[in-house]
Amino acid sequence: MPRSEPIKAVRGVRDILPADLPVWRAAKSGAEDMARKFGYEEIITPILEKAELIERVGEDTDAVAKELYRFDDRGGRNLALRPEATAGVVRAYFEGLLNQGPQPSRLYLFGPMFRYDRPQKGRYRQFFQFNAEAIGSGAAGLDAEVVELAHSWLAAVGLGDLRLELNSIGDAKCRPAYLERLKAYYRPLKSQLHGDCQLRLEKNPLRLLDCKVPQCQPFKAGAPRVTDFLCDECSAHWAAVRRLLDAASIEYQHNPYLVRGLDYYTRTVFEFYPGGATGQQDALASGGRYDGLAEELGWPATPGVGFAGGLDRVTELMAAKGEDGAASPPADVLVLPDGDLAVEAAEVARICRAARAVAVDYEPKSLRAKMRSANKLGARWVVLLSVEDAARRVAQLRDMTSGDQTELAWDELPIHFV
RNA sequence: GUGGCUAUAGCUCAGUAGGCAGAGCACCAGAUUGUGGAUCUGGGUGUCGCGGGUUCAAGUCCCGCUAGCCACCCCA
Repeated sequence: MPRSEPIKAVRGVRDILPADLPVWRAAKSGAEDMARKFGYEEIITPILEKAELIERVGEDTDAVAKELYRFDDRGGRNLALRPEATAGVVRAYFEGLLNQGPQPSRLYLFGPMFRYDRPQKGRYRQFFQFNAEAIGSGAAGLDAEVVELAHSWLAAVGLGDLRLELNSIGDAKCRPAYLERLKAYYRPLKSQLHGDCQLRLEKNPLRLLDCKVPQCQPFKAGAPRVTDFLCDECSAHWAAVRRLLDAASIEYQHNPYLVRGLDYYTRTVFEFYPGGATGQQDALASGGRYDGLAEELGWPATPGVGFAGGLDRVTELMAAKGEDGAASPPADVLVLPDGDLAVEAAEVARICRAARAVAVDYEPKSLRAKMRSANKLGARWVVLLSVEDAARRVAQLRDMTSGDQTELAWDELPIHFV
């Protein structure tokens, strides 16, 4: 036994083990297939970004203010592990000159994100997202498109029973006036709000709307609704998005209190939840429009819209519904050498790999034990190699399903794996 | 960041009222003079998560820490 504590994984992160991967592959290929059907191209951006890139877009959000993995590298650069992908994708869109091609640029991305949260069911410090972003157009058609893409993906992986919540939070033109009305409404109530909300009142009043503390609930109903104060353009956009979703037969609920966690959203915001939702850690996908983001990062003002889907939660639900992909044995053929025949066994395996996935059992165990593990691994064939066989360059091929066993020359083996 | 529950063999867990550390599974070997699945038999030295404390005696009681699970918060 070890003298000291064995080294374990970092808190809040986890391994996705071979047995888990069939369902992960299904979730991922479903996403990828759907993104391609919608004309999206894959992009991979770094996990590391300048801390400033992240902080610029969400100073007031938990994900950035409290949960950011931030550190200085050896050169003194202030870096962060990305807590979300959109800022990095927008940065790459400009740096990669995608802004000079046909617009919009339709991009999708898979990768890990990092947030220093307290771990819990469906919430990890390293978690995996599928993102789709349409950058370079303000058309309402794209808002509906990314919603439909997310919806189609979830339906394709067996999670079609969904609740979609939708809202519009206006833009730089109309939101300031609305926020003044909201503050005016809440100021007289300030003493009755809970601590965080008293701070939010002046700093980030929109977040008063999605507060879940019981003592703040009674005041929501009387609060002005952002959708009642949209400017003409935002109002037309909001109507257009809803009309497009209706035409696509995608059901949604208007949630006037949905404001989203990140600061950069404008106009459309949405979240997908599983149908029979009871728990809290259950948002499967969410997103919205971010017309002010590019400018906030110092690039030319450029509209965009997109969403992020949580693969950890999607795979968990898929597994719970029995949607796990079929597990296949790692090798179809297992070579079981007798005694000290490692060189010969490796050669036989090499020959067999022309036709099948082949592994060799090099363990110094009894033949019986090797047969047992071959059986447990689910190998379809076993190639038995004795000293006498090896000298004649033959082997015994055993079909593990039928139990039939025949002697064959090494070179004859591949054509028998059918 | 806050709260509740938990931590004993590779895994899942028992361990009564403080008094010799257990079971099932898995794994290995044998029955079968080296050929899988069934059955039977044999095989356990584990800092009882880490550190302190109480006690003649602590897996068991107390404190701290770490980690896991769950909830709050927040979100994916």
